[in-house]
Amino acid sequence: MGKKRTTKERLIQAASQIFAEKGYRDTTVAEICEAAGANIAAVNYHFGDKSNLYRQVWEYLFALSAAEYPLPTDLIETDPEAWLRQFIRSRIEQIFCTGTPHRLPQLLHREMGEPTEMHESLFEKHLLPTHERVSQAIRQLIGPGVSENQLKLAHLNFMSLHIFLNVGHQKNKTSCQCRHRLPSTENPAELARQVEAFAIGGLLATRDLIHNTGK
Amino acid sequence: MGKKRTTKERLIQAASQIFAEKGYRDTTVAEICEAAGANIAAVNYHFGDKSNLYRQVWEYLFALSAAEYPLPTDLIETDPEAWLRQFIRSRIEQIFCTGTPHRLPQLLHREMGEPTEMHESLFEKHLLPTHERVSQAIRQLIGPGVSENQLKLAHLNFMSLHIFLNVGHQKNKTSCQCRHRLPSTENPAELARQVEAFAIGGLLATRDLIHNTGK
DNA sequence: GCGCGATTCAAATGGGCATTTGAAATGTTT
DNA sequence: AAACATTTCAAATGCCCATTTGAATCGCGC
Repeated sequence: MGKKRTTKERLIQAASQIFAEKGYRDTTVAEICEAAGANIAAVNYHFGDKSNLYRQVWEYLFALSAAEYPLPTDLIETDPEAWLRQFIRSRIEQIFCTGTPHRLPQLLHREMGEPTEMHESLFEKHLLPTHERVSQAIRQLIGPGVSENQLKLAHLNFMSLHIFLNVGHQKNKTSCQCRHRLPSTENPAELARQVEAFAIGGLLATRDLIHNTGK
Repeated sequence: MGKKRTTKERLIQAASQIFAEKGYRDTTVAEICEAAGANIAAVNYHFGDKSNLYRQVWEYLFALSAAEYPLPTDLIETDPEAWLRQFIRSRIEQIFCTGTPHRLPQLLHREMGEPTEMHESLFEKHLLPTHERVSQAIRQLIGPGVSENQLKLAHLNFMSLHIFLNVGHQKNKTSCQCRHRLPSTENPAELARQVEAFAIGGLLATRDLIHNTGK
């Protein structure tokens, strides 16, 4: 029999949904408590304050998502292109999935827009390892002879594709009729293929530019 | 001799700086008034309310920027690649310029993160025309035979590159040590060349994918 | 220099929201 | 079942900020 969820658990789960949907600042403590069926004082009792609850939500969503969408297994060394392709596919899959894990990209989307005070520490703790490995794969693909700055820029360009896809997708969901919306999301796999092509094509063109210029 | 600026002008100018630096929600009316050397009630007297001042700031920055960074002249039809390259270069130049016009990308960056209520109408009024022309150029380059959805996605991918570059650049300036920062901005022109290469390379790879798949 | 509309000013007003408080309810130990 | 700790509760409290107000001041035609 399912042990019924404690107030603390209900708070985290309600909060993860609402924070992801509306961002840190737009969600009120009252709202979370109501969604969790708890009293207004519950957040402060169980978590001290709102920002601490937010941190716990990150923990919760990251654990969830690391389990469902682990990084590609290591063919970084042997075939960086394949690794990067798989990385993108996995990200896009998560963005468009319907279960709880899709809340993580949602939350990241919010956090990107209006970084909270905890931003840096959260980033360092949860995102840095992935960041390093993507960097490594890109260097494998377009190096050697690429400078640190060129690598950083290529990395930024590469990441911007799926991050922005996420932005567009979130905009779709909030029904806001604004720029950078996505087309109706027919088939995520097909969409992923196109983004993959753009990303790899871009990286290879970058490599060519660097090598020809260098000569 | 310079006629001295009216309170209204001082408000708009102070506001354009502060809104661009901190975003709509994080800037207080009091702050703007102080920077403009005006009384706390000045904003409401001259503009009715904060949101209206914000709208005027958009007008102001768009007019400024349209004068300094007009869209490339029309070789869209004849050479879309060259047009797109020039478009990117011009954007990047504006992002890294030091005069007042760089506040526009800054403001757009903020607006993207936390859209205000006016977002859609502002977008429609100021950004839509450019949007249409970029779309047209991309279609020239990778069409024909590209579906509406494929075009939208390619457009999104294309735009994401310099928009995200802007994000990274803004992060640099706010001294926040977080992800997606740019390397120290040595030479914007060189940087622009690399982004150009990535963008065009990505679009061409997209074209190839679509054509081969279609066959 | 008088009168009057336009502007500026300092001091309220009021709403939204996180957090506190102290009392009530519930659970646990012996 | 008495004593104690944990958890819930409704009602404050206090802060921040946009906006209002009504009185003072300015600018200018006459």
